[in-house]
Amino acid sequence: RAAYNAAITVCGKAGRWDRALGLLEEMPSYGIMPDVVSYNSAISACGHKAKWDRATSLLAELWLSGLKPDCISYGSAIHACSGAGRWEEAMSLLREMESVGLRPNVVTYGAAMSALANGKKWKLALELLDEVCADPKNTGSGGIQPNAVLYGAAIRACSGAGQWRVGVELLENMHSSSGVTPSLMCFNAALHGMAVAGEGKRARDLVESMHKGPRTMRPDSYSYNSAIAACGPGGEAEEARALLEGMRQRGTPPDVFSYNGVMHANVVGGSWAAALEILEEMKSKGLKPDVASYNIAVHACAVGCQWQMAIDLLEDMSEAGLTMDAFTYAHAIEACCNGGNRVAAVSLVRELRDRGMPLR
RNA sequence: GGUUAAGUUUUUAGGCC
Repeated sequence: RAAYNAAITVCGKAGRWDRALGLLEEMPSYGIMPDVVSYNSAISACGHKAKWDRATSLLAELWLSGLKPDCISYGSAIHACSGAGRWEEAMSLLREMESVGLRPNVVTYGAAMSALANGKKWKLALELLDEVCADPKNTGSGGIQPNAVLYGAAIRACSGAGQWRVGVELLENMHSSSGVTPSLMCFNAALHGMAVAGEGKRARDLVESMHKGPRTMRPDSYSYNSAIAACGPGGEAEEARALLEGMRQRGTPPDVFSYNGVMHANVVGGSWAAALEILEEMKSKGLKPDVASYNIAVHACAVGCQWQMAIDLLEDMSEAGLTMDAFTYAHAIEACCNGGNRVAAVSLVRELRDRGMPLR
């Protein structure tokens, strides 16, 4: 049985949830009855691919087979719902646990919080956080201590919902209110919120404060890239560039995301020609521009009415083995229209339709 | 005793409000 359980886990981690379920089903025919771990491993396998319906039906099967699900069974199923964006189902599983006498632990709450974050349900996330924080006082020894994962997910819920101020408030108060030291991911979740809101100045200040602070925290590439992204909507090209150079100097090499962010800030700021130079710069640094890089560059061409350059970039893309997506077409068509090349625009529209892609 | 569960995709058009 241990071998079966291990095999189910391996299939799950490899993304083969179907194989994992197959193994679970064939166990009885070999005279091996699945135990809770077998089911949990299978539920987890579904979770890796966000197969929430399979996960929940396995949970029901677990009950029917006379076994008793535990925190891990529910936690795995909640995680599956979370990945599928089914926050309602995740929350009802959490409540179901309570009604069948299981006490959710901090990991279970973390999975549920993640579901709320994915659904951008910031108010519900705050309520859930309050529920966990209130717990030790109400129940004494069996209480749950909130941790940085829980806070990180709660901050992410606020950030995704455009409530960056609320997220920052959580970040600033978590230590004093719950004794939890903010982790790098908590900072990054807050920075993400500033990127969503285009709060470039705030994001730059927060990155700076991470270096200084009473307890210092090294920003990583996610931190810098979010701050660079925050400079995008305001077209703060110089500031974005300064962040890119700053990360390099501090030993975090800029990556494709960093360059893409700086390019985008340049386009928004009206410096379309500078954006095109940055594409060359990233190549010269040994980085491989991705589809988004080219999309931003082609968008720069549209802003600058450079239809010929746009066509050349499409050529470069296919030479680099990259496939044009809907954004690429939209920007390229716009570049041709703005540049006055109707013929090229029409042929791109036709190509788009031939590929079965929607023409918004 | 062992095997199973949670947080940072960060970059690109338009539309809607």
